[in-house]
Amino acid sequence: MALYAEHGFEATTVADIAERAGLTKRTFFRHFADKREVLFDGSKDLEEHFVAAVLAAPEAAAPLDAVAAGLDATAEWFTGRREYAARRQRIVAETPELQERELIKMASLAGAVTGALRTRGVADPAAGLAAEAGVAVFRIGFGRWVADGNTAPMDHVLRDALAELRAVTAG
Amino acid sequence: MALYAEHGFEATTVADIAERAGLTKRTFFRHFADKREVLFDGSKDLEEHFVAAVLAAPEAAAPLDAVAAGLDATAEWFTGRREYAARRQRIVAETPELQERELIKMASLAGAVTGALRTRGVADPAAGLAAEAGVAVFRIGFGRWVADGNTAPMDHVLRDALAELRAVTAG
DNA sequence: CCTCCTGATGACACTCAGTGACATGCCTGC
DNA sequence: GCAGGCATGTCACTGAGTGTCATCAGGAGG
Repeated sequence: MALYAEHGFEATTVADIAERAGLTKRTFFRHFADKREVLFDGSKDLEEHFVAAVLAAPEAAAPLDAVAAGLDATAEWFTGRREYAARRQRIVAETPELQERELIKMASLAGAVTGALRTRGVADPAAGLAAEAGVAVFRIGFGRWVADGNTAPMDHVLRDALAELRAVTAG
Repeated sequence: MALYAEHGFEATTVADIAERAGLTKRTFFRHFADKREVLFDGSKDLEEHFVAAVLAAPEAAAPLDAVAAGLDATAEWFTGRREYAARRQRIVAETPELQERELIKMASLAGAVTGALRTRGVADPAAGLAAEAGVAVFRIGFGRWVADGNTAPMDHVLRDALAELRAVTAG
């Protein structure tokens, strides 16, 4: 990530990274499927936490309340990682290739959350829509959380964003 | 697209495409930024129609109603293209690389719609959330529209999905 | 009719991501 | 100590994507 931050993602070759790490290009590709994946190491873990929290929500909770529980779990997951997340975000934000990868991770998250909601007995397409909406809240909230000047903790930011979503879709 | 459908996206080289088209690889890349972009030729046009409809919605319309107008416009745009859209969708669905590209086009659409809503005087983050939710409705509705067995027209499918979203976020 | 200019294409060489195949060395369990 | 696995290195290769220069067709103007 140091190299990506210094020279930009595109200008950094896999050979550069491998050399910095004291490895071979070939070995790099044994650890990461491709050059982008380096920056998405934690996404599987995050997804699992989100899903677990959705599944663990009270049985009586409405779909979007279960999603809210998942959002709380992501906020907890990111505790103490704000600076790292912000630096990483800056790199992703300036590289379309990385944005694509970020988006497919978000889509994977949405798919996993959809599955969790179905497990809770939520029907289609409500499950998918609640999950997509929840991930939209996450994405927008995350952006505000890592933005310069923000001091609010992530759970507050996410709760605000969710309330905003409820308001805008009301009626 | 014939080649993609026949041999799969990954197994089709740009040289293959160029040969079929009676061109050179180099010329191919003068028309398309990359191998994926071939399948996303119309996305800019779709985006413009969506945005125009959002902007043209009655001034009194609520944010999500303006988005609904945009969704109607996309339904109209797809009129007569269902078979093409379905074939294309099949190719995209089986190729992660293409899904990534699809997602960034959706994100671009969401961004454009967000801008349109802001122009209408919708504040942040409501504009972004309404746009993201609207695009989620589009994506899920589109999937149902091109699915085997569906006979309902696209505007109906989209309206249903939007109603579903409203129901699931209510309260 | 000739010329000049422009825009599209071809030809060619190059970088770099990513993969397959095989060799090597290290560590572990027997 | 040894056999068998596992991580790494080496090498060669394919294919995407780019930069550069040459070629060619067509239109504007003399």
